[in-house]
Amino acid sequence: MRGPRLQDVAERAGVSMKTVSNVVRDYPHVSAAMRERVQRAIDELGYRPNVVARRLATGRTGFVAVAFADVAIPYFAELAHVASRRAQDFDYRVLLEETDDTLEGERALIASSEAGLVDGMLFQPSKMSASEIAQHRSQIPIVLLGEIPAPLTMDHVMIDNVAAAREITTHLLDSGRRRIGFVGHETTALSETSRQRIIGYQEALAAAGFRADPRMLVATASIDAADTASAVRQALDEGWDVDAVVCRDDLAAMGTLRALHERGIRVPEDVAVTGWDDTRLSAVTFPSLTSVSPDVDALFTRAMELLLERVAGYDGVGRHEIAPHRIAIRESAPSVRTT
Amino acid sequence: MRGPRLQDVAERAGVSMKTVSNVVRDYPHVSAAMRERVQRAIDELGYRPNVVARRLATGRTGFVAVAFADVAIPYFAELAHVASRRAQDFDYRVLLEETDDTLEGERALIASSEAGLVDGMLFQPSKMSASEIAQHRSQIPIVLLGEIPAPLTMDHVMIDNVAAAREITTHLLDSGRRRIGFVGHETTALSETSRQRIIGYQEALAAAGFRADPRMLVATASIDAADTASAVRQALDEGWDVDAVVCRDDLAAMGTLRALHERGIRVPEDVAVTGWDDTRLSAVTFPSLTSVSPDVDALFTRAMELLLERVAGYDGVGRHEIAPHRIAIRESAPSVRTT
DNA sequence: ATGAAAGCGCTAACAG
DNA sequence: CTGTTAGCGCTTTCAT
Repeated sequence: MRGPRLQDVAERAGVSMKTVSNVVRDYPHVSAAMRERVQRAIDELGYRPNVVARRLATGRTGFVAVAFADVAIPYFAELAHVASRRAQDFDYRVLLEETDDTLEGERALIASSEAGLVDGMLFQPSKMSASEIAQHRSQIPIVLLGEIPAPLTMDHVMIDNVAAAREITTHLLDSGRRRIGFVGHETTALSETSRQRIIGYQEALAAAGFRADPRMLVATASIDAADTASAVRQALDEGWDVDAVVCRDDLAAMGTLRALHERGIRVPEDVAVTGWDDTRLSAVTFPSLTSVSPDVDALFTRAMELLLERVAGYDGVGRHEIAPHRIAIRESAPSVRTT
Repeated sequence: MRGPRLQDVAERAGVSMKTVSNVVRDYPHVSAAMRERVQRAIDELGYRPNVVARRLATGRTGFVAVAFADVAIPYFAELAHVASRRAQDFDYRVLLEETDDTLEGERALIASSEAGLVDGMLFQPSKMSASEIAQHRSQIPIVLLGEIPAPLTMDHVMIDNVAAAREITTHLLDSGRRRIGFVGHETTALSETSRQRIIGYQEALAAAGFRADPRMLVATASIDAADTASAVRQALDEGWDVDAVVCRDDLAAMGTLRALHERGIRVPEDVAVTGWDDTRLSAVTFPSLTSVSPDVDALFTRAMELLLERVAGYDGVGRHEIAPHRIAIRESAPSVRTT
């Protein structure tokens, strides 16, 4: 059952364990002949280094945790995908952790009673407050992701949500839209994500000389396409009158598209719609979605760099960095208005 | 930097390591007083058991790998989500592995040069042949998932694709559809998944006294909504005339919906459309998708049971099991045809 | 450049 | 019910 060990290889090759270990880890100072001989023994035995033993000896796990609410949410699925791929560039592997989007889930994650499983963690919280996160001095370094008001003491990477919201709203204004609504924030307890996006939306309107009207905002019971569809349906019934909608995320945009379709409102002719996250979905809806496109690759890579600096011992003040984003323009909100 | 060890706790509590270990692992035969005393020492020191050391000592990793093409594909994202949650019931954690849907990716996975990382693997291959998989005697037990023609020697869990395809096609026939097409299989090298679904589709037609016409099938360049949309667009231009479409999966169904919308063909009035996988998406498309709904929970749970039996030493012939499915009926293909 | 031996932190016989 | 001790398989000084 159990595979061959380093010892077995050493005996077979007639050398010490140390030498075999050197070969396995590509230690430079090994003679070619020696290397060849050891390699043959390795192949013959089908030897595979035991990672667990290596970890115990080195104290380095080679794993980072990537934690967020739910991997079945498209944005997180794509983040997970990017993380799995990119982590390899750092010789790391990813351990996914879901918090189920609950406070308890997030607390359990931070408090998790097992040590030594990962060297560090990338964590996108949605419920815990900055101060609670900061206070919990975890065993391992953590880099925060997303639109939280991150504690000053911790590293944090996000895209500039206010700027992005301003840009996408300006895009709508530039294409001639005037009655621009916002859809998808929480009915109660506005999340920081929604807050920042609404601020940018309002700033763009103000810059163009318009005043944001609270009645142009449609909140949703949950961050979910179906709930968004019913909220928009109801708003329309109550006379909500818009010629463009900035949605909090792609899922909200899908729900909005649906509600508009049902009422026979044409997109983009009658109403333009924008999403957020530029998930793969946004290319296949009908019409396809103009969406804020975060550079997830850059975001993850930078977060990983910060994290590994902490793993390596950096213990200074928190770094707060901005990852790039762009506006992906598609059919639901083209640059030039068509009628 | 390094946290307290079992030894430290033992000294502080004035007992042996064994006793502390017993308390930590909830070993039943420990006096309440002892337990209390040890627990206090644990709390005071903030002791966390080192999982890596435990693994090395026990030889059990507590991890299973769940491997498939790409977690950003909705079905796999949902499988990953279910796996993360359900694995806890077995005291296991999940390590996600992506193969990028390539033969090399799948081979690398099976051959992965590190041992001891996981106790077993759940693997949904899409490129490797059954015989190649069977020949590669891996270090760890593997249970196969999905529509592959699994080798007799290996465990395998899937839903009955032929039956499901038959049912959903029959559903369309029952609602009065007569010219039923199939969309989304590969243009070359038909996958086993497509093959089984097409067989069921044809069986249902035959049972109703219709002959399947190869011209009713529309292949797509890749398993992707955008490619499906263009394939369907082209088919329509070439006179493809259907009143219902069975799609290979939800993504193909989204692409089909899109192409039909563009041509002004109403769904479901003119053409009914069905998906496959019942991903969260299917509830939010417009119209929402009637779709084959695999019981992913049951599928995963059964696969996990089989895997753990192998981990525990079972070494018999392969078990081939069927997980339940149902047809989730939504707007795109209602039970009664409306005009 | 290679060998010998001492851990890494925990578990599990085996005693007591 | 609790203590002692020998591993688990690898890395890593420290010699040589």
